[in-house]
Amino acid sequence: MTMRESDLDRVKALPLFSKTSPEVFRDVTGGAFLQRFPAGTTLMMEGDTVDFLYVLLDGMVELQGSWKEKETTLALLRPVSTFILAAVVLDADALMSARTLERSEILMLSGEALRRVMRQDADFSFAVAQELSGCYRGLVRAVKNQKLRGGVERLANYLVTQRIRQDLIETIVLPHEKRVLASLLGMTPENLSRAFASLAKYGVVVRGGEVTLNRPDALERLARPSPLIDNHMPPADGVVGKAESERWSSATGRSCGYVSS
Amino acid sequence: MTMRESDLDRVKALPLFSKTSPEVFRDVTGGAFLQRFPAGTTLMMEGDTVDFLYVLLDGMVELQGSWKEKETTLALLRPVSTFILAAVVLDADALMSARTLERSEILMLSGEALRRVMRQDADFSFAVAQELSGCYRGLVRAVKNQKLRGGVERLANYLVTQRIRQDLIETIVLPHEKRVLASLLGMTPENLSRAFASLAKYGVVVRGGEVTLNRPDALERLARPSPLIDNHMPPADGVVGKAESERWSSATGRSCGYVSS
DNA sequence: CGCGTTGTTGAAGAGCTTCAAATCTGGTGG
DNA sequence: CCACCAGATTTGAAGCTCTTCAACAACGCG
Repeated sequence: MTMRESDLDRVKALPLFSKTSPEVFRDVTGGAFLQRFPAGTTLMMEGDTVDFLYVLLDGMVELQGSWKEKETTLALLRPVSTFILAAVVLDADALMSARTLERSEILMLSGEALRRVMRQDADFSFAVAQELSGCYRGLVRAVKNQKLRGGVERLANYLVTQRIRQDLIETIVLPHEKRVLASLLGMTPENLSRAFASLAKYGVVVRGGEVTLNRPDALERLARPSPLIDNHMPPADGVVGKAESERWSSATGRSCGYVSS
Repeated sequence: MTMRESDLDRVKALPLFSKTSPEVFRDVTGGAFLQRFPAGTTLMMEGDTVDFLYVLLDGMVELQGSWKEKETTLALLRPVSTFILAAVVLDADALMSARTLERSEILMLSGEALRRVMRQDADFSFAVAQELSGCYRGLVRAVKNQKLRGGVERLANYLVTQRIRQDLIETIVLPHEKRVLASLLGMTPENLSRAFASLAKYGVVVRGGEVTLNRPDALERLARPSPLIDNHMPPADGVVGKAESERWSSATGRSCGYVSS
């Protein structure tokens, strides 16, 4: 419930808020409160009405959708990320469930306050529109990834993307359990296992959560990554500068949904 | 190039513009121009920089994505719909190609003007954010549809949705060629054909572009439509009233991408 | 150390794609 | 009006991909 000053600073640093005036920022974060959740907590179920904009400050959150006893992971979030922004803007019910994968700290901002401020402040509204645009494009990438690529190709591209995001080191570390990764990539855990095995001939060696890419060039020829599908994060998270391509955090959907790859 | 008064009225009626003041509307549509395209015209290729917000006034447009000689349909648009709003807001390049499926009339609004007005008018910015939220949610539904359902289930749900949208008549008319429908549903034309055949035991009879649903109840038990995936349009396009669930045009993605089902 | 979860592997089968060929359809020119 | 063509659709056969079920191994945690 108590909130460190540094927490608010990290929220202010989000693209969504980085350019808002101090007054507006105070208005939006006014009634906010911080909550701590253990791993495996369901924060929200599909269909629930949404009263808050969530901001993940620490830990990890999975967004998932379900139908007929089946579940699938739609996005994996790491700090600092917002989620369910679209539902908040429309004051609609959630289309995804959210649950913590680790012990997490989450800031909850009043949705009603957010909408009120949006109507008053064009710059903030514009920032929200930019954020949503980035999220939208993240999902377009996800749909293309899902419909145009087979399972092995999705995994190969995931590995290529991770390699870039982890600074081109040769042995990358999977940031989540394999069964979660499988669900994100749209396959069963068994199939992911076999997909890894079938990448052995491209120099991919798996030891637990560590994956060594001995022939990144060969893997990349198989993966055929495309800037129109894959969002290769800039290695350093420093200056993002221009929105020339688009703002990174939105682009990846780091704030709205890490979404595929 | 010349523009009927009624065309502008139809644009004004879009949720995106319905509540904007006449002055703001004039600013946004100021440098706009109307173009007519024959069927099969490529309006834009993936990766192109986007200078205009497109508004489909008449005809039909397909949005598609591609990778490695493969193509897939991401959305099918009918009048009156806007498209590539997200790219315009971010001043980014297009993630989808767009081409006309029929002779089409398309209004092109300056993206630069749109962004300028957004920064000046909080209400308009808010409307854009709402529109984008609806588009985002349309894509969330599309991803769930794609990842959670098999081909036959997607087709069954498509038919259930069409039946509702076509006023619950027993013989619905497919609004597009079957191969386009196949691509929208994420399958090959051959597979769509077989999927139709396998729905025969649920009372589905196909004659050309006409599909008769003799046992809609049985079909629906198979389809198991869900409000969290499928967007069953209100039969009458009259009063939409509340955004309680969400604005319909956004909800369906009628304006941003008709997107699956 | 024991136990439950997670990951791997094999076998069977369902689902989907590809290629090829036959059939149907709409539109064109004679 | 009819013959004809190109593209669209359907059907069959073969093969590949993916899922499911079952069993087993590996890991982490108390």
